[in-house]
Amino acid sequence: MSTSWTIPTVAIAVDLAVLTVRAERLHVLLVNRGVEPYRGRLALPGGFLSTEDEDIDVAAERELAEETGLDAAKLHLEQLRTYGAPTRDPRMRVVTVCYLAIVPNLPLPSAGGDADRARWVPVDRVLGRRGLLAFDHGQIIADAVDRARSKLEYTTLATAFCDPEFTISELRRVYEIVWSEELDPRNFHRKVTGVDGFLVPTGKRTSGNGGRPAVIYRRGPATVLHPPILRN
Amino acid sequence: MSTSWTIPTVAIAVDLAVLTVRAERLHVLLVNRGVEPYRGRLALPGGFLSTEDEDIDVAAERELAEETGLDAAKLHLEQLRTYGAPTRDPRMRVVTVCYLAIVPNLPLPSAGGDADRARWVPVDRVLGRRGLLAFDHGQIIADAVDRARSKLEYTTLATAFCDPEFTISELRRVYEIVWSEELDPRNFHRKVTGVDGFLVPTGKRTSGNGGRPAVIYRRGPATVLHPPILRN
DNA sequence: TCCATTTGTCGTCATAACGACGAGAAGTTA
DNA sequence: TAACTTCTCGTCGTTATGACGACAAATGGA
Repeated sequence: MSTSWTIPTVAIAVDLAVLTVRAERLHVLLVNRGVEPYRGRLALPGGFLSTEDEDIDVAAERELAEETGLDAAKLHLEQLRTYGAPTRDPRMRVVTVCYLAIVPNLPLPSAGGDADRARWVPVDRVLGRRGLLAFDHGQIIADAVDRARSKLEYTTLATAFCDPEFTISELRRVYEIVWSEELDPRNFHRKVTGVDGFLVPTGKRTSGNGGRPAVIYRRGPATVLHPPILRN
Repeated sequence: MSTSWTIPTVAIAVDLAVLTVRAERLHVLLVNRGVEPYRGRLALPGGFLSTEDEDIDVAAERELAEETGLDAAKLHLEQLRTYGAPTRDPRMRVVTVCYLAIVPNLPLPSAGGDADRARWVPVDRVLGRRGLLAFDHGQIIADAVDRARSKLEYTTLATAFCDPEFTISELRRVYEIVWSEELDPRNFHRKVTGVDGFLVPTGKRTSGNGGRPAVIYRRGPATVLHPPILRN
């Protein structure tokens, strides 16, 4: 290597795959791109580091707040993986560190900023469709959904899709919708109540939904499921 | 945001956590740093992108070959995660994309290049010890070991620690060493032979090891374990 | 040669987890 | 009040699991 070689630097972006369950379907949060490249297409919320010194986790939280109005402290946020194909952005070399966020079915606080452009799109409407999404965001969403599906098996991630207080039925609907698979309510009830620290009863019950009132639970301290709840 | 803002660029590094089982212990491949910062400490093999256009997966394979002489086509290599704390490198802002590699107990082809500095170090000798490793490489190794441990449960990753042909006992030793947990040989035998596509018998048997000869297997086409082999 | 030792493989048994399903509890709606 | 919905508990047969016995098939020493 010659003495004139210098360390190459590239632009770092942070992209967010924010998932939620609403209207009986799994949705991902997307924005309409207002600028080239891929102007007019749907894209994941995200952006470049604001300064050279910004932590990437902090950048993810900042983009989440700027583009969606969501507060990272109140939801599940984890790094998904990094995408660095040299041609993924036609303008320049961009390496993007992607994050997976899971949120309950909140009304999007669409106040100000770029947040107005953000909207929920059913995952099955964007997967396997070319020409709809910008960059390699279709692949990123597929990876995010895979990660979420598999983490439902071994972790308590499903509660991140729920409000702070929820019933076992609501939790079961999360599993059913994310997995696209029907689960027996009775067996599911037995399983989740059998895992130590998964669910904590609040003492309250639902009312007014028709049918027998359900016990209302809160998330417990457990993060992993022993035994796991496996798919078929 | 003012009009004078420009997209910040940072240096991208690629680091490798290469794991193997040898001498009844889990080892990680480390190099002695010859330059500041952290001169003289142990570090993961890795380096910066060679050019602004280099794919990060390609960079990982290149560093693997340069620093260890190993061929990426012949081993398991997957992205682990990306570390981007602004102060992790005192020289400048460096974001490092880390990879996890799993190799059988090969003699390191120490021919030429920087490879001579690479050597195997038992994982339990570096974890939980401050001042031994450069940068945040202790954390990275811990994450890599965690990933490997958990993937043994749900995937056929354990075969990546083995030679192309291996016995069930050798496979079991991989599980026991990586998990630091003894497994019943008979139950383990039943489990792994019960998973479709995990092991393919070669028709050959061992000899000369004392004790009854073992059937020799090859990896099968399966990549996930159904049902999983869970830890306690 | 014979026997102890080592290692691999198959089988047994009690327990735990699981899928399928019955049935009653406790509400709402017609 | 009757019909319906939803939640919860329980049963039953099947399967997976952990603990362990027993034998097979090699080696090595007396």
